[in-house]
Amino acid sequence: MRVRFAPSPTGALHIGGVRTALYNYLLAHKHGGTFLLRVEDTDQTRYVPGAENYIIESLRWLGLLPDEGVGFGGDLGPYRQSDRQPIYREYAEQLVSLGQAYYAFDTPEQLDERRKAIDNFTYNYLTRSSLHNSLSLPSEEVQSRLAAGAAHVIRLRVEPGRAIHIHDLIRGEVVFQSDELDDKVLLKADGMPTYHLANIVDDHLMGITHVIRGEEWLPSTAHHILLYEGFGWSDTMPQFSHLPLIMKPVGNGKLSKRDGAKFGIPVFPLSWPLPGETAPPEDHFLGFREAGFLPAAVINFLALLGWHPGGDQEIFTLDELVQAFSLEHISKGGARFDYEKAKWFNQKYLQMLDNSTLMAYIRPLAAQKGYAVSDEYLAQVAGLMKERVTFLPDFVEVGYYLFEPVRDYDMETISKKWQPEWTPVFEQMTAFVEGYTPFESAELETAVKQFITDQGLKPGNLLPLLRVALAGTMKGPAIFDMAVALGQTETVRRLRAALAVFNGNN
RNA sequence: GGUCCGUUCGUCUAGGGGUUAGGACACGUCCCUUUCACGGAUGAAACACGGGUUCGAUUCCCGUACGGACUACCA
Repeated sequence: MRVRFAPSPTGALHIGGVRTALYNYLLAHKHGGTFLLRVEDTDQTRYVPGAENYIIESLRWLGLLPDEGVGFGGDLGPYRQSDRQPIYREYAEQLVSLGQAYYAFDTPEQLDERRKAIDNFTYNYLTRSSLHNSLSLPSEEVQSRLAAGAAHVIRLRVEPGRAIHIHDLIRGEVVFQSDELDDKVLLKADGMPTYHLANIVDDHLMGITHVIRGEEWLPSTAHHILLYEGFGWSDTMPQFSHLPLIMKPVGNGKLSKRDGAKFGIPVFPLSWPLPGETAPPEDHFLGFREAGFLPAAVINFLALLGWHPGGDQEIFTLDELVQAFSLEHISKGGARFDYEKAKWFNQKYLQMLDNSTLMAYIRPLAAQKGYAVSDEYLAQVAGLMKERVTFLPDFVEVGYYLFEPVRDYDMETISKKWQPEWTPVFEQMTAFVEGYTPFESAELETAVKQFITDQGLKPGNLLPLLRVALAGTMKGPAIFDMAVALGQTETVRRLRAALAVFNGNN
């Protein structure tokens, strides 16, 4: 089994493309096959520098490493279509000599005029005799035009009266009538192939056995089958599987790159452009990575968006996905992009990681904030915060008070809970904390509660204040866990600083 | 418009001729917790519609509606 992911480097790799790559990867690994990356950069007008690198970086981040392809070696390269240009011309000419294709001299402008003049104009068996091509023109004229270097394309010759059957592994049998098909351009005037030609030639030459691609390709698959037939490659034609599309979170239509900005959510694996590269301001997009997602969470989320193994299991490692994967369980209908679910997966994965692994993820984020703390401390913070964060940056943003003094005190809680006459007790408690050993969470908690009770107050009177003193907010880890993490000195310092705030004289 | 594809809770989906139509996200309530979360329990919530076929259809067939893709010398 050999499968390929064949993106076009026209910008950031869309999350739908990532899912296509994932399904190809899963299928290949499930069957011990080969997963290859081919870059389809045959449209010079849409080529975007940096896009190819972005695709490779995205696959690396997600851990979906190709076995062959651009940037990954392999014996059947080159794997970048612009590097294969001469091959396509050769095959296109071969099709012409076989009578399966023909030269056409009509300019884009002439065709536009036709389209304007005739509703639903199609370049096909009905109209080609009235156009300029090697089927309608005398052969001497065709020869002289070609000899003179006249601009031309090569078109597939689709003859009427045939039913073309596609055996799609996801959708079953789909039938197209050849009468409905147009004579697709195979080789463009600039000498580059269109998707249709390049795709079929390369899939054949690279020994592709299974084509897994988006549903948008289903309508042109009939042409592709005609091409395999035309070349005489029917017996090695790959099996087709057309994936359902990923739809907008709300509203109609498929998910688009602009939806990211519109809904304030990432729809790309990595932010675009990559660091060190530039793009126009309107082409800056947030990535899952930069939003603080773990790659494993993104993979898990994407895998289940349009596929389901059948049971109640929701959390899958990549290996488990490989084991469970099968094309038959792919849904047929489009799946709405559910960002809430994506967040849930991330939160789940964050919780599952052990503190030291998490620490490694948080380290650069802490460094960015200028927090110079030990690995041990960072791991401790990870443990304290991991059950109350959704994104990686939350550790240092939501939990900033574990790295620096409290910036904002929850004044509402203070005014509701604080009684100025408790000042002496609070001071005594602070002194008690300052002198208490060992400074360990459970013991400290018991002791402080007892101390408060001994002073004639209820623990519930002061505990919320204690929390606000340490974190500024009513949300967060257990009070005494925080105190221990912060350390005795810092805890005491915060208690004193907070008391001033409580009494309004800070 | 034409061609093709699709349609189970708000969302992702399981299921499949006879089920109390299952799970997850989100949402409500309760428990745990002198915080927030996590966790646990629980609730509300779906087979688009109309015809067939059948003893019986959400499941099979046809149609309608709705949604989607394609309809470029883009992929």
